[in-house]
Amino acid sequence: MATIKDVAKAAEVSVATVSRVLNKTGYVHEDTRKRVETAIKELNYSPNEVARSLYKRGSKLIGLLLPDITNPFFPELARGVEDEVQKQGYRLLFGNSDENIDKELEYIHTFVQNHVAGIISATDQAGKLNYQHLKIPSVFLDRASDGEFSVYADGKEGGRIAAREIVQRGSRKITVLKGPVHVQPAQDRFQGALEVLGESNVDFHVMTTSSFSFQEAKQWAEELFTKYPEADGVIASNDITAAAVIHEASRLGKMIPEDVQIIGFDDIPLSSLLFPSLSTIRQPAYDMGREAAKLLLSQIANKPIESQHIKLPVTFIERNTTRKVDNNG
Amino acid sequence: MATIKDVAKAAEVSVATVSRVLNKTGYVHEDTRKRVETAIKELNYSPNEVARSLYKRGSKLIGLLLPDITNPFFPELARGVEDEVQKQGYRLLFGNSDENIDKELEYIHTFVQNHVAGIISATDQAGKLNYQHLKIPSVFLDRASDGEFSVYADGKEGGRIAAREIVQRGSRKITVLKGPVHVQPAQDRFQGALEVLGESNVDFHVMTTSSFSFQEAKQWAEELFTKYPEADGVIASNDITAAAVIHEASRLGKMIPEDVQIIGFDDIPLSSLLFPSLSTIRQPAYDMGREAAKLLLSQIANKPIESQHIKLPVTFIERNTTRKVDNNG
DNA sequence: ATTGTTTATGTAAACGGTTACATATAGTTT
DNA sequence: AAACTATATGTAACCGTTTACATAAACAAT
Repeated sequence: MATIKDVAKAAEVSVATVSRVLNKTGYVHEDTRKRVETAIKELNYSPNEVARSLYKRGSKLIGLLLPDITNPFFPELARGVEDEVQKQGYRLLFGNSDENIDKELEYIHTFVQNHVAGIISATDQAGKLNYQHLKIPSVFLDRASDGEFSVYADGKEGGRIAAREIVQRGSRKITVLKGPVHVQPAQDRFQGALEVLGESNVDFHVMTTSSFSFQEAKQWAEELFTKYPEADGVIASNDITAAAVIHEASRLGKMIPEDVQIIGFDDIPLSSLLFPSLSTIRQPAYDMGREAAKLLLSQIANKPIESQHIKLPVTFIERNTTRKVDNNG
Repeated sequence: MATIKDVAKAAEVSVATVSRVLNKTGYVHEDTRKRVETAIKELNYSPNEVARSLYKRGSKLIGLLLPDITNPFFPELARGVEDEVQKQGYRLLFGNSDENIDKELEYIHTFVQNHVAGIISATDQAGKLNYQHLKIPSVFLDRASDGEFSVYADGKEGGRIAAREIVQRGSRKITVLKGPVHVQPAQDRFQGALEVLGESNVDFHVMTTSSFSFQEAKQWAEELFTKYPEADGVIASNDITAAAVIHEASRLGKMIPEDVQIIGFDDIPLSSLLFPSLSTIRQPAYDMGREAAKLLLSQIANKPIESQHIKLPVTFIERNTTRKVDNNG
């Protein structure tokens, strides 16, 4: 690999001059610039980011910490982040925390040691480890966080919408899946649904599901229909769980949506390929990722920031696990 | 952030001594070591990776390049890579190439500029841009690559298995979905299936699907059943496509597996939650990721390497989109 | 007592960039 | 002609580590 010294020698100038043409700073004569540029091309030189980061005390890297990329909600988020960050010349240092505080700390540490320019984190430990004293710009994704920058979807409203829609479409014995207690967005949805259901004239049950894993989703679906065989509506905590519920209901020979209506949450890409295709509350995952990246990059560039918090709207995607409602209704 | 100098001052030694205790190299008196260690703790010091990388000309970073993390096959791969790499003290610099050569080059460039210790790439451009002249240890994932290190699943055999199973279970008019031509593993599967189908006494058609996108999957599924309404067996190019086929078949009122059998490829986590749950050829994605990481890390550590190529076996996961075959059959 | 080895520590040069500062020439003003 | 300014370039310090080399004390061997 050629270094700036090699270029300087080839162009018969000092390294300072080369650095000047590289960064377009200070004065440099047109002729010299050309000589330098030629040398750069000839040597196929490109500056060493590590050296640059060392002097500048800051790199072109962004740390991205997700709970688990294997959960289908996160790839879209990650992609949103990547696309925006990449567009602005930054790259991603990526890790999964598994919602485990030690792993999270380990990654934060890595981020610091590698001089990342900023951090985007979608973890629940947020409060506990105080990103603020890190003095590194950060934004929290998929989690509202009071004193800090954050981008999230309106989970509570999502829960309300889900409840309203399912009630309006005729379910009277509804089971709502609560989702893991430590996952804030899941709790928001749950609260929203509860709020509406409480005000409605319907029976409902709550079932807690302690994780978002594929394995367990199946078991919960089974449990659901043994415990509440007469349920005619299910508000799932996310689309994976909803998929499991569709699966189990179909296995039991229930007609969807005639016998049971099901509403999911997230709108992961596969939702529309399920059969029946899943009606769900959509979180704009990709956009959330992008917005988070934009917000972070604005901070880094010291651009003016309109708001520390970006709450993205959530929408009801009507597909075929809910009944149609006539337009006059 | 405290630097090594601060520690040296606090412990009343030179930076060299601090560095010695940090790296456990050379001689250092027991008492001095203790003083240094105390100073490190007091100042909450931890070495700057950037400076270290600069001197060492190599970081603790691994570049990971995937086509698109949004395709459900890749998160598992990525996770396998991450877990292994992380275990051995390395971190991930991550990017999506979209199978686009410019993006790929851009990322390779980033990797080089950031002194990554190694690269894991799951792209098809491999040959074209010659990772070898990079002089950075690399392994190719999900792609066989002749002169280079690679980890992949036995796609051809997978195709054979799929064909054998579907024929054995009674399908006589089979449609095989070909998958994008530029995706090598998809072609391997296709070839394998073709090989067996050619030798069998069955009718079959080939339909090309030019991408793995969710959107288009649906359209192809529709096209499939309008073009070949009498098909009683479908070998899909991957599980997403298979999901779309299940969806469409169900929509048309076909019984699965009685009227049509469907076999997918990959065994993405959601496959078992589809209804009917999907019979598929499983690629051990997570293990592939881990193996790739192990292979790379062995190279980096100059450990002896048994083989440049690791071909992982593929297995038939029998679920409910294929008929049962009696054990005496 | 002299020499050689082992242990312990420090000094300074690297790694590859950026930039403050010094210097020099050319072109403008007065 | 003197003084000032704009342009052009170089020198060297710095970012925070690691390590080759130098130095010195302690101890052992002759």
